[in-house]
Amino acid sequence: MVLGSSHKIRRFMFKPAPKNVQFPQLEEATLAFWKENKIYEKSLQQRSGAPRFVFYEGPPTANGMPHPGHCLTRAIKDLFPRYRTMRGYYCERKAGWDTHGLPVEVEVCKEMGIHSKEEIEAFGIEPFIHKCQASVWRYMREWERLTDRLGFWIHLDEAYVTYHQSYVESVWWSLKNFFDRGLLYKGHKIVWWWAQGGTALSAGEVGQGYREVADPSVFVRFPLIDEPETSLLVWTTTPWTLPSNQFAAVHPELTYAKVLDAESGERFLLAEALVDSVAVKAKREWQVESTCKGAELLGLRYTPPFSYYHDKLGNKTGVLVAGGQQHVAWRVVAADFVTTESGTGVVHQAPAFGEVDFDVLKAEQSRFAAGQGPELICAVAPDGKFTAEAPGYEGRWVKEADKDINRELRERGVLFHLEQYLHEYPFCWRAEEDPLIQYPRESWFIRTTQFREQMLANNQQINWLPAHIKDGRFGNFLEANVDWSLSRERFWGTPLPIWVCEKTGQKEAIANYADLLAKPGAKGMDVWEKAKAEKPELPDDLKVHKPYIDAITYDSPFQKGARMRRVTEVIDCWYDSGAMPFAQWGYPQQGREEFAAQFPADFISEALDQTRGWFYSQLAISTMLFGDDTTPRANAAADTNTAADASTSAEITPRPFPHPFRNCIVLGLMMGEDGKKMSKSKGNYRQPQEIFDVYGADAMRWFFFANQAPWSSINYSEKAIKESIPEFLLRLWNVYSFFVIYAQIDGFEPEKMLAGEVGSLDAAMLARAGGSYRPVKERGELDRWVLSELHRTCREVVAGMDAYDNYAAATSLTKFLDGLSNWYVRRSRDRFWGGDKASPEKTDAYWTLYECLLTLSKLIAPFTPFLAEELWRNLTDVFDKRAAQSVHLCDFPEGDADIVDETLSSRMELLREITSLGRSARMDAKLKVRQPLQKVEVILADDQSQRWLESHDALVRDELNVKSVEYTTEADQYISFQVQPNFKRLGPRVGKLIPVLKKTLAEIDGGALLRQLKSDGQATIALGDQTIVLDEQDIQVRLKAKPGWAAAQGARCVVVLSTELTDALIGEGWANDLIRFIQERRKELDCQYTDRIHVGLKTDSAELLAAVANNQDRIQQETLATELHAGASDAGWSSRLNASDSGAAIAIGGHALTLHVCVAESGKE
RNA sequence: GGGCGCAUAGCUCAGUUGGUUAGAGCGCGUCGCUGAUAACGACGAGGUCCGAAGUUCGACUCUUCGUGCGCCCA
Repeated sequence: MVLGSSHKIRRFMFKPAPKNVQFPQLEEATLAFWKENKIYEKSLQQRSGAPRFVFYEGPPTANGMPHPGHCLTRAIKDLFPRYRTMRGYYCERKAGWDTHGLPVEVEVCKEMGIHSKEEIEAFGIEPFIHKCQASVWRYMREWERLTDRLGFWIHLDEAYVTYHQSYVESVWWSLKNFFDRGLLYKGHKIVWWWAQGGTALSAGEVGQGYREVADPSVFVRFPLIDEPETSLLVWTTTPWTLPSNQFAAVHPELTYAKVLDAESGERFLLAEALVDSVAVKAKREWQVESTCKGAELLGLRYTPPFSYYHDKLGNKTGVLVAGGQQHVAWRVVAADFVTTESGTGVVHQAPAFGEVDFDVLKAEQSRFAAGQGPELICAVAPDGKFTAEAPGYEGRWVKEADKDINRELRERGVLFHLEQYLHEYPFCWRAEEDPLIQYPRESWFIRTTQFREQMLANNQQINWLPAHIKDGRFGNFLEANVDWSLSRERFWGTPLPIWVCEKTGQKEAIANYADLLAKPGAKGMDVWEKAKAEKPELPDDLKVHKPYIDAITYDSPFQKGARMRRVTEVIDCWYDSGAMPFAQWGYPQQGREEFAAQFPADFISEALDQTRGWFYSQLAISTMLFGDDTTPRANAAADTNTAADASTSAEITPRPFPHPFRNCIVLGLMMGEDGKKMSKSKGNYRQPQEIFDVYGADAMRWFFFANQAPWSSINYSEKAIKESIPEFLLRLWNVYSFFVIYAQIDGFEPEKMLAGEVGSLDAAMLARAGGSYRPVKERGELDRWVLSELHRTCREVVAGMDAYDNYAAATSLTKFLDGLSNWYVRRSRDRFWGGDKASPEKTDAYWTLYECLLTLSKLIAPFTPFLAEELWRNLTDVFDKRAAQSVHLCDFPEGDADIVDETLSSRMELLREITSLGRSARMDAKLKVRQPLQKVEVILADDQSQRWLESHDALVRDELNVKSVEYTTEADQYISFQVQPNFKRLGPRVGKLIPVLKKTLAEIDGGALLRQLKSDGQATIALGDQTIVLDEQDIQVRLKAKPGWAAAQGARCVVVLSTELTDALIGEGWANDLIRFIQERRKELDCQYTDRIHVGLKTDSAELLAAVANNQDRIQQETLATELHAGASDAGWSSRLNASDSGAAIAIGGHALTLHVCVAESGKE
């Protein structure tokens, strides 16, 4: 092909694509474009009134720097709303910030260099919460910048904030509702307690402080009341809990033994499995006298090691719910957690000092009529010292008293055995020497257990992705639901809105600040007013926080002259975030319309660690508040202490499940480069901003969306982000760039063939074009093929995205881009390059590629919004203002099923397979593609597509550089047929005979069997003493190339090369080599595409000279050589070629030659 | 200790209701192309599908038991 003068570039219509595209810069420009033109706002306006797609933002806390894990969450949260907006939904995106909680307090404490609650109180709660409020926003700028740069479209300036008064009041309203329905109660909770510091520690803090220590391991006698010479043998590592003993627990299913101690004559009861090991430990001779199940021991009464409580209460009995009476404590009870892994299988229960022990107590309490059961006993004060209830040890620090307790027990003959025991035990992370103890604290609870069934029912209606969350992690969590421990003895949080009568202890809940101020005799507001006067910059929202809210008291409605004071606690900040479905609007005080329109959410997403966090808090609150309109509401059993108030129920209408969210993508956790948890100190990740600067946000987004299902845990990999550029973004950019280059050359001007508004330029709009536009059905096969693939891709992407499967959608996009770039563009190059500008082949190619690129820019818009925008704007710039201003204002392409041609698709796949096999065969035979071959033969497994393939053999000839292509199905010389049973069909039919059948089929003449099947429709095979009748569907045939041929086999065909080379073919190959060398020289000489050259070559090889002579025209044409001199000497022409060029010594086909190239004339036209 | 996941090529990951040649991308190797050109393409090598037992005519896929890793709850 020669560059003709007609291909001059006249002017730019499409903006030329920069060669060294820098995505980060393009993205910055796109961000500016969005901002300047308010594209996000327009995308919403455009859909106003449309059906809603409701999205909830799970509020991040801006109290730490964002890291790549947050990028994933925010990217996913952007993807689906963007997609749905393009699909025609109205999707509001309100940002939110989680601002309360211990992490904030800890951050402030760190800054101030203090630790304990006492230190905070000494510093002053008021200045402390001022600091907390200020600290919340420490990294907000970073978060906002990240959000913006990542392309996460969300309304940051209308964000909900959990400490704002309106938000707090929504939370109060919901809590008042629960309180009035009797769902809020005060109870005990066993916590890990730092006695010296007087505070409970969170699970995370406790986890940090474990270390190995030696504690006493004691075996103690609990003599049975009715059989004093027989004792339960009980084991504990915390002797200091023995004074508070209430029960002994056994597992009802385990076998227990009564043993006789030979030495002392006394008897012990313990788990049979542990008899030997305990006897050895204590160096005793034991004889098992009898055994029984643990269940048979239940109810046996014993004398506890200490009489402090037993003296008073040992004989107390209570009325059982099931009828009858029982002693309230100091008897054997059943517990499933008892094991025989250590100890004796009889477990000492001190409910004050262990969570499971406490559960046992609660279970026991529930067996008795109200007020009749056991009360919690606790001989230890919050400072970790024994109280007056244990007179022998009063004032002693419990851990320190262990030794003396052991001594006393030994002296009294209660101790059976004592040893040291090494185990992991938690210490305070702030004071390393202080061991933690489990200790009961009063806490407010929400009766979530009462809603367990409803929560499970609600959960069943939620579409969890991945699905196993529903009945797995989340479902199990709900099954094991315990009442929500709501209160926190801290400072920076939503205050628990309960006021208590100082005289009667009766309580009531307050729904909002105005109601509080309206209470009779309300006073204390001056504390806030004074603070505000002194510091006018204080946000008004602080007035609903500690300490100001605590100052407000009012007259008790329960007793004249008494005052109502707020309880001291704040609430768990998970409750704040769980309340966001209504609290984000300040509902019900404000935002009733918004709430009505935006509940429940269609889509939320957070990482797996939120299962028990935000996912649960939302579901629990929503289930309790809005229930299910198909099941009766739970009875509001009002507490005797409660002044019930029905007013809060007015705003509540039961809703059908699921709510408050329908679909939830649970993202996998992101690990650092080293597979470990990402942490700043380990430095196993880079700041997101750096990634954006180097690779761009699209690269990161594509890495997230296209590399794995979102729920599989991701090993964050900068390399993988980098690689997503050439794999997808750059590849698309190159196709686009190719299009632009040629569209300029040929003056493809779609804007002149389409009048009026063109909007999203979808397929239907393009079809309205005049001029060179031809309907798809009239275009060539390759065009129809790629459009078929395009429309199929649209349908796949839509199906994937509708199912929240971004990975499948992205995979589909990648596959299409590969076909577009590596087959359509490659096979269409000739059309783009050559020929008549107005020829339909050429204009079809433009219209086709144009549609592909336009559609692709829309398809990728939710995934890589920046690149999509760049493509769209450049492709539609020619329409001036007639096309959509932004790709994000377009309708998402759904694909036209009529354009999808499965037959063509399958045939093209076969064609591509044939060329691939041909290349593979050439490779094996070491025949490079530049060497022309006479012929290939293609043997097809079936002849269905043969005629179609035959009509495309020009393509195969071109791809494989052969003179002719022949198709056949009968080619026994080249191939053999391998016949296998169709396992899926025959498996159920012949069962165990399958292996025999497989062997038989492998051994018979496959060709003959096939012919018989084809002619008779069936064949009979003998298997031992049975015969089976097979039809064509019952077998699967594989072609196998026979050895000795240059052949390659695939699933549907075998390609055989003719390897015979004639002199003419060899000569042609040499000419191809020569052309390549000359082209390389052109490049070295820095030739313009259109420069003409002179070529001289000198060789002693007569064969080579003959080959050059035979192919001279072609060589000259391809290399734009106006002269070509070849000979055994350079006489007559060397001087005319550049004298300074001594020529390049090269070899072709083993023949040495010297090549001279010089520029004859510049190609300027 | 319990629950839930994960384990497939050197790396990152797919793998449809169990069906007999387990895929992709990157990386690597070989080659090609040289008018998308600081690009691009083709071909190839590379796997006891974590281990063991079981169910089945047949297991990467189902069951059980292990091992390792992660998260959550104790």
